[in-house]
Amino acid sequence: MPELPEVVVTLRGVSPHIVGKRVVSVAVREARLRWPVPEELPALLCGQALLEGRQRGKYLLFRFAEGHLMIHLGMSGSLRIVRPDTPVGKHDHVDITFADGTVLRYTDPRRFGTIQWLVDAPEQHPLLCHLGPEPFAEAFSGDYLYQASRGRKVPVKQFLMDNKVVVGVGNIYANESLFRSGIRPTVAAGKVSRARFGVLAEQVREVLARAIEQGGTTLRDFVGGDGKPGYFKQQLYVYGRGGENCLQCGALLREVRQGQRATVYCPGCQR
DNA sequence: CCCAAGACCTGGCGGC
DNA sequence: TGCCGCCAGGTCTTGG
Repeated sequence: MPELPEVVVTLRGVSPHIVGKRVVSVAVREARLRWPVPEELPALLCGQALLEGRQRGKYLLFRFAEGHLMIHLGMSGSLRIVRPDTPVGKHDHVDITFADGTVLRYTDPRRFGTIQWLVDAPEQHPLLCHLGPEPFAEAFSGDYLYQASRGRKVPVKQFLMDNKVVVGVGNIYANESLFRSGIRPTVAAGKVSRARFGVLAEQVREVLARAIEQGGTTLRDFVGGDGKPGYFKQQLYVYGRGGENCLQCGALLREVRQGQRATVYCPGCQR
């Protein structure tokens, strides 16, 4: 899925086409996502104007007068703007049509994503209330990571991917930011020094920012809100490169599994 | 509380 | 060409 950069790119891509517009119809062709799409969604949305779009971690939040539409893209989801006459594909599960004919289309082959309607403040929702800081917020710093990690035995990579620690860092960007920081992914989070966490916090922001600039990372099916793929893949140092040579030192990149996810690192550059 | 593993899905790929 | 197992951007749930 989309990690933070892909979510941000999606939000930026779709927002200009839908903010300020009124919903006239909602088509739910497949409600079986991670949790069922509410049956009342069409009735809830129709007639309301979309007031604002924002993002919290990997969740997209669209504010309406009466509540928020919350969308998560799971592993394979995408959201984009299509013309009203665009043919419907097998995995195009939901369409939200606005008064001027603009269609916001949700596509998700694996159906790990979710679409929910929130009546109360999003921050209080069970899925959002325990989330850690946004990586670009001031609260996310080396000192914060250092404090949060004391006594923790989990490998630092899994620590970094924990949404209670910081949101938005998934498998691609965890691998990449650890490489850029020279930190071995397998070391216990509690053993990483304050100084190294300082570097890591900086590199997390750096790698996410660069990826956003490039329109995200497209591995197979990600497309931004305008239907275009992202180009950050060309700048990946380690993700998907196990067994190949390190672009920095030439050593063979090592691939291991951590928490059922592929981890790739350079045994020379990351210690 | 902390941590590891299982669960949820479809589709693409490599190997035989 | 066909079938089989493995892998994939996430994260909630369960069990120790």
